[in-house]
Amino acid sequence: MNHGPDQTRIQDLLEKQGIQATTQRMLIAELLFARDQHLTAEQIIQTLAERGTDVSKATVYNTLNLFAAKGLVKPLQVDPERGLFDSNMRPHYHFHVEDTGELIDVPPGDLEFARLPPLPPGTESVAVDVVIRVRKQTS
Amino acid sequence: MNHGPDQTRIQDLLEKQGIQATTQRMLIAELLFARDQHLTAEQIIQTLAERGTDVSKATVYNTLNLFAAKGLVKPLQVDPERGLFDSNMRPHYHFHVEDTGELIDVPPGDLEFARLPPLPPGTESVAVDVVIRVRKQTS
DNA sequence: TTCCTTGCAAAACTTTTGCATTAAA
DNA sequence: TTTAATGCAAAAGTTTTGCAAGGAA
Repeated sequence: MNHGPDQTRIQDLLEKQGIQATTQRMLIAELLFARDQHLTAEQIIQTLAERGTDVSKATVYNTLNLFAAKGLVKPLQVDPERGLFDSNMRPHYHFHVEDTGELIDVPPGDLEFARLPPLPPGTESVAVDVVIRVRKQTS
Repeated sequence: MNHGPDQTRIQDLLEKQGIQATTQRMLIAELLFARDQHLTAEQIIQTLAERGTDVSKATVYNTLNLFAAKGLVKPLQVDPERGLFDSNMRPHYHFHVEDTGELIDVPPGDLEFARLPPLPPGTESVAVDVVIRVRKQTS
């Protein structure tokens, strides 16, 4: 097996989080981190199958949950039908096109808050999620 | 059956949207619109059962989807486990307490944008959803 | 060898659907 | 009496789990 620069970089990424870099985890990570994107578990299963590198459903879910717990991907609850995993961990926001289900990143700096509310007592902030829901313009 | 002021007001609300005010729809609407709140389908089914006014699962889901289509409630995708229906249709945002799953309204005026991004070409805005994810403070 | 990961099938959930029954206009 | 809503059970879809087999340290 030829270990190109991508494989090495991704292997380091996993091991830096204490994640054992198994074959299946590498395949999933290579797919996810090829670029900033939002993927469903099903899309990952299917894409890997098309490449002839099948990974089982259970392992894909296990791996995505592990990556999420280690801060490598961010689970998104945007589409009511299914969960998405975002490979872009930099703070950013989303457009959701209701007609198509498409999810688009808001360009960095294009959204800013003038004021954020005080947090409920005894809590600390984890993240601020913004989804701008849009639809295709009517005529 | 004693039709108090609540029943009459809610019946008007439904009929104003062209919704036939059946017994089951009235029960669900009375529960939802008693106050601003976020309820799961299961909570509605269970609460009505405890009151001795059972409504079937299918009817609860049908009714919630109908109310949502008519703009009486807003479906929320915040909790990964299940969908929520918000009886507060005024524009507002949410805190989500990750440890407990609790959803809290952000007081009106406590959150403002300094800048919103241009929308993707050919789309129009439907809504802007903000969820501030928080967790119970450590130590 | 010992521990961890994988894969399969089945389970667990939430939400939807088909269709016969019942209620509303 | 005609149309629309309800309820049940089953189906559909996503995600999780139990456990035996396989792979990594």
